[in-house]
Amino acid sequence: MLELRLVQGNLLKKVLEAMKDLVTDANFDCSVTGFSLQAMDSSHVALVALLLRSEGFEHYRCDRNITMGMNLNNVSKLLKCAGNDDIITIKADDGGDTVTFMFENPKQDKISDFEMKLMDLDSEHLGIPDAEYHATVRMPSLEFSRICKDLSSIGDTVVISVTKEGIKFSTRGDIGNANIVCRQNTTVDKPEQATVIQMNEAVSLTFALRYLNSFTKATSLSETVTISLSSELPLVVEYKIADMGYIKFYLAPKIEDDE
Amino acid sequence: MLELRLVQGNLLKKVLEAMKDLVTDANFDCSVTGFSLQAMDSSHVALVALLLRSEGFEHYRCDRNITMGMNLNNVSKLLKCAGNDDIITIKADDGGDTVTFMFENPKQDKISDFEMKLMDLDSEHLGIPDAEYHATVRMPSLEFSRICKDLSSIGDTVVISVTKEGIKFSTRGDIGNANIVCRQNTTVDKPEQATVIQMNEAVSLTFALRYLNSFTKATSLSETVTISLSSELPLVVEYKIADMGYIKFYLAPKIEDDE
DNA sequence: TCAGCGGTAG
DNA sequence: CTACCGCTGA
Repeated sequence: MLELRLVQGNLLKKVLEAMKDLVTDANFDCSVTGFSLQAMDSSHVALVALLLRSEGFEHYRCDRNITMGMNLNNVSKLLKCAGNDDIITIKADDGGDTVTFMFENPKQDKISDFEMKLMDLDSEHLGIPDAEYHATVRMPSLEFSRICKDLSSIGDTVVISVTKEGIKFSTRGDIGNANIVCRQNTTVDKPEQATVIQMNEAVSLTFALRYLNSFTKATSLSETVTISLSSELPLVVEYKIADMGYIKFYLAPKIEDDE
Repeated sequence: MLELRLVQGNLLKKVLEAMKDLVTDANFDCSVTGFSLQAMDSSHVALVALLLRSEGFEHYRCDRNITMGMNLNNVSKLLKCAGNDDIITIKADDGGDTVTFMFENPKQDKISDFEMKLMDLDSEHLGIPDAEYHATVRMPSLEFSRICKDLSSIGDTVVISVTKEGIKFSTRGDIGNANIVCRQNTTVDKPEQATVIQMNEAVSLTFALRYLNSFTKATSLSETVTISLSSELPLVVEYKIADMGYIKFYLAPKIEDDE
């Protein structure tokens, strides 16, 4: 028996909006720890990892570990039927092949429930090593999103370089080259507006902008984003989910074969 | 001679927006009582009935009953030329074959008039029996609209059931089943937000969501909608038009041929 | 990628 | 009430 009650239902709505373009089908895993998901995108280049810790739910009951395969597009459709300030409850029976999403509006006079068939999916649990990164940058998520969008109008790939000076995003395309540098900046009104560079070793890697733009769909989940880089390791783009966990996107660097 | 002056011209604009997707051509009937219309949709499944009582007009002159056939799409196009707070005057000569719409802006420095040829249409005046309904539900029109829209992302038809508990909307589709229950709720700040159930007998009927979604185009005419159901009778969805009358939509239930 | 609708701001 | 911007759906 599984029963998870999430007061801030719109978190779940946003999470699905953030994932559904990248991943079509995925297994959600429930344990006493929390509600989580790990999935690769269809081209097996990027990976999403979601964690919503049990403590973040108003009520969390998970009698035994359970894996629920769902089509994220369908889940997203269902969640579109939830109001932005609805309370969402997820229910499933052990051994059952369906999951039920229940939405209660704040006035408590409208209750919707949606039952969806589960899918049987191969789980591809990739042990993600908890690596030490050469560089980690925290910056306003909206700024990162804007940069990725802007650069993708010039080129397809971006070189992200971190030095003590700051983080530099460079691209080149038919119409020219572009470089955007964000310097460390901690003298701001609100800590969320800060750009903080933590660097052990300078690093410079190339990524496909297409995926980064997909990742930034999560922007509304958090005012800040954390970008971690190491040579030879996938980039990590992490959005914290208030009091509950995170959504992390991993993306393998491109091997630069020209020049 | 016909001359109707409507100060709140945007009512007429909204009325036409609400009808034009459902009905292509229709006869408008004028009598001393008021300005009315009854028409079936092109597939003869739904019916619209409009009434704007003469008292709602600033000036209402109708020397003799007159029937004016119009293409609602064309009328709607003309009305798009009226400003939202223009005063609209409708004029026609007895025995003439044209109608004139005149728009005056609030500052009274711009006057437009549009003359349109009338059409000769068979009138299909369906005596709508003033039935006693098994159940009548009044609820916020926006909520009804939202429910119909949400459910149509899951399925094509909706089962509407009324019990003492409330009104339930159910659908099923490829991705799963959905149920939305609205409980009676009169403890709200504004009476327009209340959901009021009046039931003599429990009732459960099936309708095509496509039509309901068409009806909800009238949502902006009124904050509340009244839904009346009886087994074997068409559903009625009524939007009151402030101080003037109503627009009512009738829809025959689907006969459930499976199970 | 483009168009239409809804929401927000002036 | 109008105009602009952003988001969603086709």
